[in-house]
Amino acid sequence: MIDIRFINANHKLVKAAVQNKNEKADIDSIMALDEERRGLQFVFENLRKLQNQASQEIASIKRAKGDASQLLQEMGEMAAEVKNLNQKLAEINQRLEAMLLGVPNIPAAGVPVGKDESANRVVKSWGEKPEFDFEAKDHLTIAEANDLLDLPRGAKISGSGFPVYKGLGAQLERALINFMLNYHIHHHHYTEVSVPLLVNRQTMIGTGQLPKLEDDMYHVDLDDLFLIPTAEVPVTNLYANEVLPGDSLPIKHVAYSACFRREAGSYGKDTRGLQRLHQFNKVEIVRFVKPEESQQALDEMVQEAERILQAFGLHYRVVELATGDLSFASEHTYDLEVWAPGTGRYLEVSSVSCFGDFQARRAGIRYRAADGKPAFLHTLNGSGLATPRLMIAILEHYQKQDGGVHFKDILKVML
RNA sequence: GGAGAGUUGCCAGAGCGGUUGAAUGGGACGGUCUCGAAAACCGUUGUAUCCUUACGGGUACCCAGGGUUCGAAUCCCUGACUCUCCGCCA
Repeated sequence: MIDIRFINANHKLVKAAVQNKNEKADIDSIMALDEERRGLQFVFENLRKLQNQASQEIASIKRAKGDASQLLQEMGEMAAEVKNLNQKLAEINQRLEAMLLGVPNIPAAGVPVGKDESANRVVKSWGEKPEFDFEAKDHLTIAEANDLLDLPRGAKISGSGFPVYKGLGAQLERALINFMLNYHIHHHHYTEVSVPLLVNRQTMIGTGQLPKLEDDMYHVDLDDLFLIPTAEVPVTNLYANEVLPGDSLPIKHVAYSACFRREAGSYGKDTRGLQRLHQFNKVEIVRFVKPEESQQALDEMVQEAERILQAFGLHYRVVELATGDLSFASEHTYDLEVWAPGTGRYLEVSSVSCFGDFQARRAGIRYRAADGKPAFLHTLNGSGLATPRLMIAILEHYQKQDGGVHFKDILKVML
């Protein structure tokens, strides 16, 4: 959430951000409504002041056993007015809040400006595309030959996009999750948390998935709960509406979770095999830091995600997202795209983002600053990593000419 | 799912519908005392927002949302959460 005072003071900047992010929040209406709100608020507070004073008077009259009926009658009329104003004010506040929740975060300075991913900037490339002295097969072909997946049966019991991993495929995926968790715990000093997969509406608003992306979320109507699209949601909201001691920062959490995405509007896009799924597994890293430390934290987290790919010797590139490709809540994001030699494409396996105080403001996550006052902290998170596309890259990278897979080499990395 | 109890400031814990933003105790911070420390004593100690250059002042907040009332931490309703008991169950 963007502070309304910041909007009032920097409306040009905010409007530019809205446009550059292809959003459509109406900043002028927000400012107009806020002005109306402030006016009403002022009137209301003055009225309340009178009312409070009169109440004191009535109290003292009654204590002196005097007659307060005159004043009581006057106050009766005022009470009606106060009530009326209060209702109006509540209604405006609600509308303003709703509009404010629709204002995206502002891209960080230096983020490439552009309307879509074509303006993204490749900032780094690591490793080389592997050379095979045979025709490289894609992961689906490899999976079939080795009985690693059973996608048709997944589709039967749930629908397409709900994969069934089988045999060595299932074991490999489980091992990857465990490997990545341990890596971040032991090498990068994250504290593991295991969190709920269903969260309430407020939690989804806190990290910025709602109200914008409700159609992309699986929802349990009866309980008004949402299946998480990423562990970012429960983990970031762990500290919602808290004031954390300054010396507890930075807080670093790693979590494994299943992730659920409806992927509305992306039917038929990149659907082959494990490329795009409704359910997948992911290890997520999340940090809560002081504002002055978030820039460095972002760089570190990108490197932490990179090390997983480096461990497997997979060629990848780091892409700095342009404004139009940034998520609603993000102000600065780097994607890791791993090379899948059989598929012949770079696949996004990680997205590392700094949210500034945008999420902290929405979720009410604060820390006790050096001056003793509560202040909003900064949140960051990154995939470290998502398993399906990592599986794709690994299977295609470690394939053998005879259609098999160098499982022993993969295992060696994880030991 | 059923029955009951509870939710107050950093913590514990009072609170009659009116002078309660909230007793009291603890903690923390500052001071006196001391060579220093402890003890004792004194003082300070919530958040948000508005007005004000400042000093200072206003408003709101006692789980959340409604209601009653001139006035609600205090009464009523709904919801969330915690605890106890019963039922069911991995």
